[in-house]
Amino acid sequence: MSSKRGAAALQPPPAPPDAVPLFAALGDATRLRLLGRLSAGGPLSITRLSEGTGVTRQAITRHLHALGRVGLVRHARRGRERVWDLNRKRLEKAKQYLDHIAAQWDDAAERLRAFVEDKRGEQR
Amino acid sequence: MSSKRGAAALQPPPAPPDAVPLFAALGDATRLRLLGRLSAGGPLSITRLSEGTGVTRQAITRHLHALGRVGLVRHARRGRERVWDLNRKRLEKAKQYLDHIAAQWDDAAERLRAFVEDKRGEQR
DNA sequence: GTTAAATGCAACCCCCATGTTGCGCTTTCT
DNA sequence: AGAAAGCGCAACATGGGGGTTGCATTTAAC
Repeated sequence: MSSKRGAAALQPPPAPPDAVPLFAALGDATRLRLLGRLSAGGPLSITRLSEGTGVTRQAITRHLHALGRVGLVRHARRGRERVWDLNRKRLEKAKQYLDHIAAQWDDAAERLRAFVEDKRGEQR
Repeated sequence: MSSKRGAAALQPPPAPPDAVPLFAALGDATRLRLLGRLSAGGPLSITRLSEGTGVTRQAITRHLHALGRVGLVRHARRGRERVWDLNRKRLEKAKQYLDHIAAQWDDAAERLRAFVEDKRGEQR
């Protein structure tokens, strides 16, 4: 009944809303490099993190805040400098998200076949 | 020698360049939902995919192309409509990327401690 | 006490991603 | 054949991300 087209029944799994800003934060070369440096070399000051990036310190500051907004990095005062570091807790969660989503895709891909096979019989 | 600060020795692992556009493509709510619908309901036409998104068909078309650029989806002609579907091959690769990167972070986090412990002895 | 280093803040560019509208073309449907 | 569905293309608007410069402020160094 109702299944006018059956499309309405395909509820798009509302994927964790946090995933969007997370991916967005990771979708920038400079930010990925910052994460790389941080993961390779512990807490670093802004100036230190800016070296060799080709962009201004201010720009780096912004990127750090962007990463901070999604909880991937945290900051702390150390004397006159502000040091940033990875937030491993969040990083772990992020990793789980990625795994989860990837798994979803896999599962769906599996079910997809049977589902399509079915429909094909009905519609055609 | 040279280790003026030791910072130069911390080579930022040049992370797979493909990761950036991939994350960027995933960093959008509409696109994530599109992937969700596709993974849940096989190949779908543009019009079908546009339903219930709140945006124009053209907008959806663009998003699909964006996803296509990073290889996550593919398209094909079916009569007068153009149907899109997930590219499971690429999806698998993407998943591996995510795992790989997450692993890198983990490893680095591990090594980080020892490294920092070390440095602390030298510098302080 | 001065000087220099490391930041924070704010005002400004500039480009591009996202979204829209209008129109024309092809393929179905009746 | 004629109407309608489904798209593709192109022109246009605009909001926000990414980057910069200039200046004030705090803190380490001499």
